[in-house]
Amino acid sequence: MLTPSLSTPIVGTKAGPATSPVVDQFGAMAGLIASEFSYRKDEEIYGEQEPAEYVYQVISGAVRSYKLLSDGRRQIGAFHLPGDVFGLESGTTHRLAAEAIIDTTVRLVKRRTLEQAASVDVQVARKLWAMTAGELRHAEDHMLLLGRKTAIERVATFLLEMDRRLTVAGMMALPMCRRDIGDYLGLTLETVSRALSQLHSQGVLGFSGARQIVLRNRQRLHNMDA
Amino acid sequence: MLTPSLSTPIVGTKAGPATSPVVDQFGAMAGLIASEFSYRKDEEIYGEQEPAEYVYQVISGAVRSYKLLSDGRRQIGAFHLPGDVFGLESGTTHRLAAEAIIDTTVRLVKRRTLEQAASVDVQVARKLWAMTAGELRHAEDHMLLLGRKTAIERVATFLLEMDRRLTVAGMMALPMCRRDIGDYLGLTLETVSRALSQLHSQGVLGFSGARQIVLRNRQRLHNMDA
DNA sequence: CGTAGAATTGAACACTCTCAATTAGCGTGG
DNA sequence: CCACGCTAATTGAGAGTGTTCAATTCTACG
Repeated sequence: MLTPSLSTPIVGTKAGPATSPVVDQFGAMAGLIASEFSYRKDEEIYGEQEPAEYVYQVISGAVRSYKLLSDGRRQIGAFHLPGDVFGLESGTTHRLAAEAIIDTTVRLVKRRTLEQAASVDVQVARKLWAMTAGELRHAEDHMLLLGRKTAIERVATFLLEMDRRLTVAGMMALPMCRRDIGDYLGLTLETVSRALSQLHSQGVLGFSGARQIVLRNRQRLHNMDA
Repeated sequence: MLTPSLSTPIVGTKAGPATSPVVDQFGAMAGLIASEFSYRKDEEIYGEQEPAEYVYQVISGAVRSYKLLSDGRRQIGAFHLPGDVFGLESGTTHRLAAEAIIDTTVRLVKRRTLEQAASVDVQVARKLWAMTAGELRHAEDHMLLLGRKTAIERVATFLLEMDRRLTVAGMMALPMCRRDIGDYLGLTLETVSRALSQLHSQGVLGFSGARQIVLRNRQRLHNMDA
């Protein structure tokens, strides 16, 4: 197991193994409901408005969830990294599309299966609510960023978020390109690049290749993120 | 009762009266749990990060939910109009502040009461999840607007949203000022005003006072909203 | 009616975008 | 292992959309 979070079931209400009815249930049904699937770089996992048949958990790789305007403008709403659950819907359709950013393996569970578990176990229902609420919190924070932060503030916020989510041994290995970052932050790829260069020249961060970043001054970033 | 939606309980799983256990439960507990409260224009209902003790439903008036940056920049995440539920949290604290836009009366229920109802009735739990999912859908749509739409597209989208939510007899009576609209759309109040003037001069809408708007060409607005 | 806040409008500016050219990085194949 | 080639990233210059600051007009209400 590559990361600790991968041992987490898609819906688990307790950390320990086999102590919760929920975990038992998944354990018992594991052969039936949980399977793995892999997608290649840039492959679509599901489209916007597609029926939400499955709920996904990233095992390895990275995923972008996004919406498009008719002329191709794109807004990425979230990046999903190992351990993250995505594609969870309360209704029957996906409201954002999802694509693999790099080669990605996911665990997947039928939505109906979770719904049924939630209908008999209020703890499962509570967990599904909490997961959607967590997505809502992220979206609310991101609305503030998109509506009111400057370019440098957006990039600072992005770096701190990625630092928290994927820094290992002091190094952050970004799976996504500058265009993805721009479409996440409501900027162009050039503006993202310029902001990163500026932070580099200020000594706030260091590069080892364009996507390998070391944060050298998190406090300065926190101050910039407004 | 001024609007039909006001007869809706804060959490109801069925439309009919006294047929659902949930409705019965609220009926039986009504005297204890549901009360009304009024706020004057610009009065705070709760602050960001405050404990989420109550869930609210607008009876009359209008409410803005927002986040602030340290220097005062504001992003309004949603407007709450009669019938709308707001302040519902899966966790224990409010993530946005809420203020009355105009004199407003709300119905309120203790969050703990809803939590307990949800812990024994999976239908209530399902409804709470669906309400949070509805907020998430709105936030996802709004991220696309904030990150990728032009000023005129944002205003067009806003007008169509408000048209859907509060047009009565062909007339839309906006409760909020231009600054509120700007802080909702990620624009300045001047840019909102200019966009409205432009739409007015194009004959897309008519004014009777700055906040009384009649849409004269919804199709053109739909085309503009990208 | 008179007044104060709200809204409109104008002009200049600034931040970000667009378009373009160059450089860097990385996977592939020799 | 190195060279090649392609994509990604950087950097520059100029343009544009939206902001800022300011003045005027409107309009709700007392």
